[in-house]
Amino acid sequence: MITAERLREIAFWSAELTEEEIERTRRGITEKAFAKGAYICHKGDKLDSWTGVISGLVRLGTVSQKGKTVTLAGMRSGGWFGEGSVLKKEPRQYDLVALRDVKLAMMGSATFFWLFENSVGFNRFLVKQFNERIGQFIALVEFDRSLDATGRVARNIAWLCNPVLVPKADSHLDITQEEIGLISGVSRQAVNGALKALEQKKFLRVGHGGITILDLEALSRYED
DNA sequence: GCATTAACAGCCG
DNA sequence: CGGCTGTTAATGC
Repeated sequence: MITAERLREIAFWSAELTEEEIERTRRGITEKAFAKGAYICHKGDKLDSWTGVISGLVRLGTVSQKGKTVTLAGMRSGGWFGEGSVLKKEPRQYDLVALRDVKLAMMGSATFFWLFENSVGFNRFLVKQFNERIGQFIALVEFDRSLDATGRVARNIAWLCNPVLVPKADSHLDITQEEIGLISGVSRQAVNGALKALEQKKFLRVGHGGITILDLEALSRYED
């Protein structure tokens, strides 16, 4: 259980809830920590919680039959995910790995369903989030085959900073080039080259152990 | 050939 | 000093 104060800090969508809903919600959330490299859950596990990233970085991915690692998305602090699996009451389709030390907020499915049945504000948020994700998946299908390494890096960085999914997103991202590689499905060296190209175009600035987004719009539209 | 992996020296914090 | 970055050399597709 967490305080109402804490809920405000870690869950931006709680701004859309009534006092009663906030009270109910804070009682249904617990915090949990995972060390760098730890699996939060494996594909096929039943993880019965809607999950928010409080701090750190999570990789959402899977392993193909041939043993190759496939990354579907990265989640940074402020992002909430897993509503699909909770709603459908089905096992997770992906592995969840902590790319660095991570703190998560876990909302039990009973609370999630109560909000789903009773809260107008919560549903408004859910629809917005689903809508945003659909847009991203359409873009993924449309462009993935044709994008080079720079394009994939640009898209994945933009995805991490999506203002609808992570409203508080600061323009500075604490992330190493290796982590960008893990999330984008590109080697660290290729990330290095991609970042330089993107910096040249003034879309972002490269720093030590982090980057600063200068033009999120351009990154999300980058095509080649 | 190209891109990814491996290895390593330099650098920032 | 430890972790991150930027090269270069080796290796695999």
